[in-house]
Amino acid sequence: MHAYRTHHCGELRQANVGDTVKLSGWINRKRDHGGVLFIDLRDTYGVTQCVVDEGSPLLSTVEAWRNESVITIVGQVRERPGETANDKLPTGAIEVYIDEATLQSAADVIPFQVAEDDGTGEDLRLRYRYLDLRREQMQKKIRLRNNVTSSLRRRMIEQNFQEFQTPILTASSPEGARDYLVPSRLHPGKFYALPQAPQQFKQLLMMSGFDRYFQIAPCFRDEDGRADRLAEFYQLDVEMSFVTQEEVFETMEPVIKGMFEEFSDFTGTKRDIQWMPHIRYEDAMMKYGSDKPDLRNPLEIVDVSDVFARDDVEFKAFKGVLANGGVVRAIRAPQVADQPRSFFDKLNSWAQSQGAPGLGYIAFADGEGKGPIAKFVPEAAQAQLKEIAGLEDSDAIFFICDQKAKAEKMAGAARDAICDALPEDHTYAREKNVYKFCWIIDFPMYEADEATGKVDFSHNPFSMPQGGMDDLENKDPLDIYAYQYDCVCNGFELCSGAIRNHSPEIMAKAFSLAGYGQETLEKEFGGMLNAMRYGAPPHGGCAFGLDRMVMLLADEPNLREVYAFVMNGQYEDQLMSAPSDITPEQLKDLHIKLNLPKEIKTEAA
RNA sequence: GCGGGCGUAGUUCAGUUGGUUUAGAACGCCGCCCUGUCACGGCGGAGGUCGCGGGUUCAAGUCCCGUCGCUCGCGCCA
Repeated sequence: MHAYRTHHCGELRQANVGDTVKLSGWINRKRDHGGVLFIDLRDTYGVTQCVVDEGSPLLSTVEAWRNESVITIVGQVRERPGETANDKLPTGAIEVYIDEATLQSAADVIPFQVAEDDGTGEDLRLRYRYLDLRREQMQKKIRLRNNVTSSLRRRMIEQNFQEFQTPILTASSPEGARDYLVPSRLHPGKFYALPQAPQQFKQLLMMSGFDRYFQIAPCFRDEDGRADRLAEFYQLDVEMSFVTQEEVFETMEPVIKGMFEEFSDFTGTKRDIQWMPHIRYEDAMMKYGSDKPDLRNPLEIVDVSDVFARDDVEFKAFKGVLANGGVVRAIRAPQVADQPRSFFDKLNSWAQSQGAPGLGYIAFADGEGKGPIAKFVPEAAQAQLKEIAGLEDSDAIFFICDQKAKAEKMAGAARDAICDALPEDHTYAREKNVYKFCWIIDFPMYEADEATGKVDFSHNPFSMPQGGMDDLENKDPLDIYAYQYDCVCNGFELCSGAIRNHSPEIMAKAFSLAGYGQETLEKEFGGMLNAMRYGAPPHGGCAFGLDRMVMLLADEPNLREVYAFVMNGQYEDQLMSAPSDITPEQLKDLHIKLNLPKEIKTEAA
């Protein structure tokens, strides 16, 4: 007989009755009835009820073993007597009568319960992640992650993509975030950068002629975290040669859609997958106030600047902003006139919490406009509002007035706030049980800094400008679009990508428009620039955030829920104690002296 | 860097307007009892710097100020 087990804990069935088996696992729960003792023995495959029967000499020993201890038992499989079968358990028809029991590893008193989800705080769960991971829900989510990864890998390989590994100790890549830096011992004063993405390597692989690249790639960015943003994360990184933007979409849609369809019932509720038409960046900002709109939210934003510019409209608060080049955006909230006053008041205080003066509105009922602003907007102007926003009786319309960029952003936030304020069963409430994907296309190549007016790249500087050299030479930089695109699902940016710039001349011109000279370009990206001079194929690709996709499938609001080991919100790992002080010897080796802020003292300092 | 929320037993929480004695409950832990449970049940017990520091008050878990920790968001970041 095997040293530890003949079966796993989710395996035994009626057909095994009479067999003598050996099981190993963790004590999930014990039920001690004095004479008879039940042990639920757990491993990753399931739970089997094991019985220490009356009169057994093992009773006094086994009943002292704590939950979460690891034990091995030998015993006979028996059908459960009478009414005691348990339909809820796959192994519920049988139980194992223990003849021998070995304590492999005793568990101390555990800091929180494994067998039940007791709502333990995240910091404690992360500190004892190995215990947290024993819980059924975590085991399921990590398995989902495994399955998603292998599904994506399989789907990519089936499409003739080759999988690569690229360096982790490397140089800065073109993404705009701060790099994680690693000091070089052999080269005093010099540093490696951890990759923010394998951007340059995958492009170099295209120039090397590999044609179709993918990697489940670790990426590192030293910027503050969010629920959907971590210092290190994984991307399904993809690059293809001789393709157009549409071909990238056509290649990736079946991969992502197929994978989502495969796992969309993970939560127990099957979810629909819908791929919506492309949306131009400008349209997304206008209609949804976001470049990652949640299309489950049916509300849309319209521009009503013209209405408030009318001479017969006397709302001074908006007039002043309009005179300074601002805009008025509005959101139609259908069928809300019967909502209590608190519906509008809550949205108003929400807007104030966002730093806005308030959230003005007009509600239409019985053919009449009502609300604090209505008296400033005469009937003719109200009629124009109705036409622009498609207002019907019993609808309300909310207003946001500010400079364009701020108004867009605020309107986008208000669009979600209004939708969330609607009752759950409202016709226009956020849709449920659906993943709505779309590509956001035609991002601007450049943007102007709000404060300084300086023109800079708005996204990846390696993207190909849509008009090529011609546009770069003849257009206002702010009017140039890039072959740059994002894939968005339910309000999350899942993927960003581009058709790349494969021409060193266009690259130089593109950088010069953003104020970067040839020297900077050669210094920062000389390796890749040189590679372009030896025959570079037109190419493009994208990268899907693996963790965010798993998070969506698991219906978790937080990325940390879909990693086995992960840092907290402050990017500390309390389990492994990272980051940590290092010894003076280590610093000396690296030729580094610390120059710390006054109030912080570390052991090495 | 900034803002919101939270911080009471090992865990999750309750604690009213500042005032009932020893700050409670559930789960967990320890002891005793229990032959069929599967969230077993019963009896008893231990366990608290109410995050920390200061202040107001006859009296502070409760009010005020500061500070620390966690978390969500803004900035930042695709």
